[in-house]
Amino acid sequence: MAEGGAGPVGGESLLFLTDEQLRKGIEAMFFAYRGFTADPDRILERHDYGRAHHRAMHFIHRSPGTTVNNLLSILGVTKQSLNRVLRTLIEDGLVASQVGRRDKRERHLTLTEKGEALERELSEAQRSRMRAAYRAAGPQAVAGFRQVLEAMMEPEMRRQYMTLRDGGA
Amino acid sequence: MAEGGAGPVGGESLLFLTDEQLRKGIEAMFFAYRGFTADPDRILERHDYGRAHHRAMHFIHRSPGTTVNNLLSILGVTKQSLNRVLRTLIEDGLVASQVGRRDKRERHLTLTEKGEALERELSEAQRSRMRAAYRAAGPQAVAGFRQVLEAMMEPEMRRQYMTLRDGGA
DNA sequence: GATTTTATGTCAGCCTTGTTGACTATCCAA
DNA sequence: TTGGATAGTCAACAAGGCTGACATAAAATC
Repeated sequence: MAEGGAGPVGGESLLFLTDEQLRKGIEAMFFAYRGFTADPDRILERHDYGRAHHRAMHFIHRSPGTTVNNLLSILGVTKQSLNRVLRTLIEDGLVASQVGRRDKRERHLTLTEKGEALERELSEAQRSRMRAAYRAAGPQAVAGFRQVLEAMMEPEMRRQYMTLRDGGA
Repeated sequence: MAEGGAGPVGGESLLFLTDEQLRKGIEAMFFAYRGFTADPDRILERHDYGRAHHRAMHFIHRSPGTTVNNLLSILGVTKQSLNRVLRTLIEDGLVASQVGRRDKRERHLTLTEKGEALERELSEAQRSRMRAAYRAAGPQAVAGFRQVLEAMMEPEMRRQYMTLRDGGA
């Protein structure tokens, strides 16, 4: 803790760990997250949905047939909260809920064609911004970006993320 | 758009721009942001405050004497929303509001000693996680992390961020 | 077969934090 | 001095978190 404004140490600078640098990282997260959600927010507003609907659709799209409980643990909200969102999505015909065959207590959630269409619109907007940022920063920066984000997650969430991450590719 | 699962192009791989990679980046942002806010959230709960209070305190700490309007443009909320938060912070003696000398319409905001104490507690928790993530990822990754985040911001917010960023150091 | 646990859904009610609209106080410029 | 712009406040409403209580069906256990 005593490397005031010191220079390189042991061949590698520790300057990136100063409180000042950390504070900049914190603010970067804050402002970037705003940008990250800005485009979907605009689209959602037109459809009278909120971020909660987006998150639900994202993960249903990602893991079709997932159960309510699965979704709960990924989203980290209460079932009452999720249920409200899910109910409107089902009523509006964006999400289909099917009673499980093996375990009839479970409901398996999938996006309908209409749901897929909106999900595509939302995620394309988000990917588009991410693509621009990635392109501007370059592959090396992207690798670093992902490394830091992964290290910042709660262990439980990192598990979730890794499962999704590696399941996909 | 036609580099299916292709290899390096023009000496530099474009694999990091596939939809799959972008989707991973999106989810990394989602999960990481949760981690990012987890520690302050726990502390805030004990004090009966929310994230809005944290954000206000952060930027008041950062720019002591700032006006309500300044804060508004940084936080990107309506003044009514901010006002409510500010009112409780002032009532609770965490923030001091001083009528401007030159322009008496303005209120200049500063943290009281009590406010500084809470801000320190909150930001230390957040820095601590950030520090761990930075340390785990290393300086190169941190540079990339910041580059991508900066590229992801809305231009207006990037301006704000840059001003703060460069004003501080 | 009876009991307990699990998965889901629903109602009621609360809180935080967004929103818009109306209002006051002050400054500045015609 | 008056009228428009600017800074801030107050009131009321909505979205989406939360807890708690309760219902139902199905699975698992005794």
